[in-house]
Amino acid sequence: MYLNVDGDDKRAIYQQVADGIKALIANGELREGMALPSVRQVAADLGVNLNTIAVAYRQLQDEGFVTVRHGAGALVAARRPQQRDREGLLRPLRAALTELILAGFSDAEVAGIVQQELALARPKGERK
Amino acid sequence: MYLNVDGDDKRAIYQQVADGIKALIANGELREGMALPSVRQVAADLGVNLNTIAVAYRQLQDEGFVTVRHGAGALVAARRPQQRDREGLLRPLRAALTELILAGFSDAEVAGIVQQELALARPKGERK
Amino acid sequence: MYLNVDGDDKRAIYQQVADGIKALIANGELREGMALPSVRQVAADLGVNLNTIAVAYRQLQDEGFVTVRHGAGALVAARRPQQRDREGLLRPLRAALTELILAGFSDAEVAGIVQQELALARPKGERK
Amino acid sequence: MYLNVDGDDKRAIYQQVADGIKALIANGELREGMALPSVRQVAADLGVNLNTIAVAYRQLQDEGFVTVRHGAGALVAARRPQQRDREGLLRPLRAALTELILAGFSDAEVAGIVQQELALARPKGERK
DNA sequence: GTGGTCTAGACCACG
DNA sequence: GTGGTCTAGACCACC
Repeated sequence: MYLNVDGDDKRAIYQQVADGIKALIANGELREGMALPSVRQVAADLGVNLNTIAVAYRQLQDEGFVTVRHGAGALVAARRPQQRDREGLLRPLRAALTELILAGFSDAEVAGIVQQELALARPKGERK
Repeated sequence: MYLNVDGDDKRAIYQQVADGIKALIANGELREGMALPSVRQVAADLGVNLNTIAVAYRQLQDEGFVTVRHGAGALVAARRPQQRDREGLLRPLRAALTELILAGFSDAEVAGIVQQELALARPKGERK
Repeated sequence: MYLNVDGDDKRAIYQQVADGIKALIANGELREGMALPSVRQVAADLGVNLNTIAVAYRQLQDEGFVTVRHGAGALVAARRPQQRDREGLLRPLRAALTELILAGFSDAEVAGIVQQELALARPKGERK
Repeated sequence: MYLNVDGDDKRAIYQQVADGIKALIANGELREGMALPSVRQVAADLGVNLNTIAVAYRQLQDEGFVTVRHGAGALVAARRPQQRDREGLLRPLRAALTELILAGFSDAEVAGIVQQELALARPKGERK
C-alpha cells in the first residue's frame, strides 16, 4: 500500500491522500469491497494529523469511491461509471496538457507520455 | 481573445486567468512578442478586481511565459524550453488520468480524449 | 530573529522582508526544517499589513527557499544548490561593485569590504 | 560605447541605462569632462522612449555623476569621492552576496567572482 | 496610459 | 491556529 505525502507537491495534504487512494483503486491494488486502512493508521504512517486524513476520506465518500460504515471503517465502493460533468473531468487534463505543450513536447511525445502513465495507472493484468 | 472565469472551477480566479493565458500561448493565439491585454482591461472584461489579475500576470512573469515592462504592458516572452522538473509536470497529468480511468474510460477512450484535447490546444495549422 | 523594514531602503517592503529571511537562512539563524514565524506574527512585529508579508513568503516559496504548508506554517526548505542563471546572479553584484568603485574605494578596499560582509553573512562557526 | 537594455533584467529601463553609464564612468570609457551622448541619440540607439533616457540622465545628475548644461548636453562631472551614506552603499552588496551564498558558493568562490568582476569594472591600465 | 505596492478588511481552506 | 484568496481603493513608479 503505497501512500505518501510530498512537501514539494503543491496539492494540499488531504488532497494528496485522496488522490493517492484513488490511484490505488484505479490500478487495482484496492478492489471493490476491500477495507481501507483506518484513518488512525494512515495518519500514523504518514505522520500527519488525524483530521487531515478524515477530510480525505470524507471527500472519497462524497465522490462515491468509498462507503463509510459508521464506526467500522471504510470500504471501497462498488464501481460506478457514474457520469461526472465532463467539464470538471476535462479541465485538469487540459491544464496538464497545456503545461506539457509549453514545456516543448510534441504531440507524439505527449501521447507517449500519456501511454506510459496509463500503463502505470492501470491494473497489471487487466488492459481495458 | 477568450478568457473567462468560472465559479464552478475549483481553481482560484487568478489561476484560471494564468492558465487561460498559457492556453492562448500554447495554441498560438498569443505569439512571441505579442502584447497581452492590460491588467485593467482583463479585470474589467472579467469583472474581477485589478489585483487579482495582477497576481496572475506576476505568476506568468515568474514562470517565464511573459515579460512585463513596468509602465509599458506585458509581452509574450520568447519561448524557452527551459526544463521544469519532470515530476511537477507529470503530477497533474497523473491525477487527471486517474480521474478518467475511475470515470470508466478505457485506455483507448482516454487516448482519444487526449488526442482531441491536444488538437484543440495546438495552433491551427501547426501540427507538431 | 532580526527582521526589520527601513523606509530609507528603496526596495519594496515585501522585498526587504524576503531578503531579510534569505539573509537569516544564509547565516544559519534559520536552518533547514526550522519553522518561520507566522505571517501574522511578522506582520504584527513589523507593523505592516498581513498581505505584504504573505507576498514575501510566497516569493520565498516560489524561489524554493521555503516550503509552505497550507494551514500549518512555513519551513525552511532543504537546501537545493539549484543553478540559477548566472547572469541574474551577477547583475546585482556588478551594480553594487560599480557603486563602490565610484564612491572611490580601491580594489583592495572593496575586497576588504566584501570579506567583512561575507563574515557577517555566514554562520558563526562555519567557514566555507 | 556599450549600452543596452535587457528585457530579462528586472531593473527598470531607465535604471539599466543609468547603471550602464555609471559602469562606463567606472571603467574609464567615459572620463571627466567628456560629453555624454544626447538623450535623443541614446533613445534612438536603444529603441526606447525619450523620457525614459531623460529620467536616467536626471538621476545621474542628482547623484552628481553628470553635469547637465541647459540645452547643451551633459558632461561627466569631476570625480568626487563624496561620502554617500555607507548603508545605502552596502545594502545592495549584502543582498547580492546573500544570493551568491544561497546559490552554494564558498567564501573563496565568492571572492574569486568579486575579483573577476572588479577586473572587468575597472579601467584597463589603471589598477587602484 | 501602464504595472507595482500597500492597506484594510473579509472570508475561505487547511491541519 | 495557519496560509490563501479576493475586494476596494489608494498612491507610486515607469514609459
